[in-house]
Amino acid sequence: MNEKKLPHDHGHNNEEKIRKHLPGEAEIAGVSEAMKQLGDPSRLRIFWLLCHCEECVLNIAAIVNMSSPAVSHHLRLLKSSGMIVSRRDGKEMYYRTADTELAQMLHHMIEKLGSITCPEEDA
Amino acid sequence: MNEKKLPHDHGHNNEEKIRKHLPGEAEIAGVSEAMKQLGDPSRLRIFWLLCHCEECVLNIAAIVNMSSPAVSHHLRLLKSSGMIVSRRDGKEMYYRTADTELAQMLHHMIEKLGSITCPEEDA
DNA sequence: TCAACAATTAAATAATTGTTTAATCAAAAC
DNA sequence: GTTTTGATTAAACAATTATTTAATTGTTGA
Repeated sequence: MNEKKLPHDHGHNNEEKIRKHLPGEAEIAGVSEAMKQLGDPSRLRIFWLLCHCEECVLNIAAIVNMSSPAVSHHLRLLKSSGMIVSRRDGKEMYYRTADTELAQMLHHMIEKLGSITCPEEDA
Repeated sequence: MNEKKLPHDHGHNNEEKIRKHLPGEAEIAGVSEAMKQLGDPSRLRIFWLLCHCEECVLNIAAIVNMSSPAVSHHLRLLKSSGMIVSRRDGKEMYYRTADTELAQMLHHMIEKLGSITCPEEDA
């Protein structure tokens, strides 16, 4: 990250290890972007829901108990992060998770995290 | 989430599926909390770093190119989320990732997400 | 074409949160 | 004990972001 030496030199030279393992800006940005999306409870609930079924906006709003503009806002963010996709059928827009490695991985991760942070739930 | 019927009834009855799979408040809160921590690029970079070495605050600050108060702030958040632990040695406070299932899982997840969102990096 | 419904967008507000600067706390060296 | 160094805390500020309300777009059916 920085070419200069570190302020402190504690025996074990971590510097090489650090340089090797530290990810670049793009990698940091990509990962934190994905995380940020699911860091919002409303968005996480919506994404989790869409992992298990395809639904229209009004139904999603009813299920998560939010206004449709608010839901629409979150859907837009999730979509531009490539986590969900949409399809129009008549007046309704149906949303579901994207069929990508990213979305699948996030889903799997969420389920696992859920059972770790909340072991009492059936999981 | 809501006991009432959904506004729209599209053939496939998702309602049962939904009720079964939808996580409770506690589960949502736990997962989104963990995600939110790593949704901030600075915090992600620090956590990632601490997955590979134990370091003191000044060195962390130098590596990620931030002020020590800012780093300290993020360390406090990561610590109270149970992702990292600290140890004092003389004047220095050393931080490293916690030896828990949560921390290990997040580390693994980050590495994998990194290679998905940023395939060109060696990974 | 007009009315009704679903969804999105815009503007405004409220709330959260990351960073800075200055001050304080803790431990070691002199 | 005083000074120096590392780390944390507090207050202030800046910036981002989620939600609400109102207006608008798109699609269907009368």
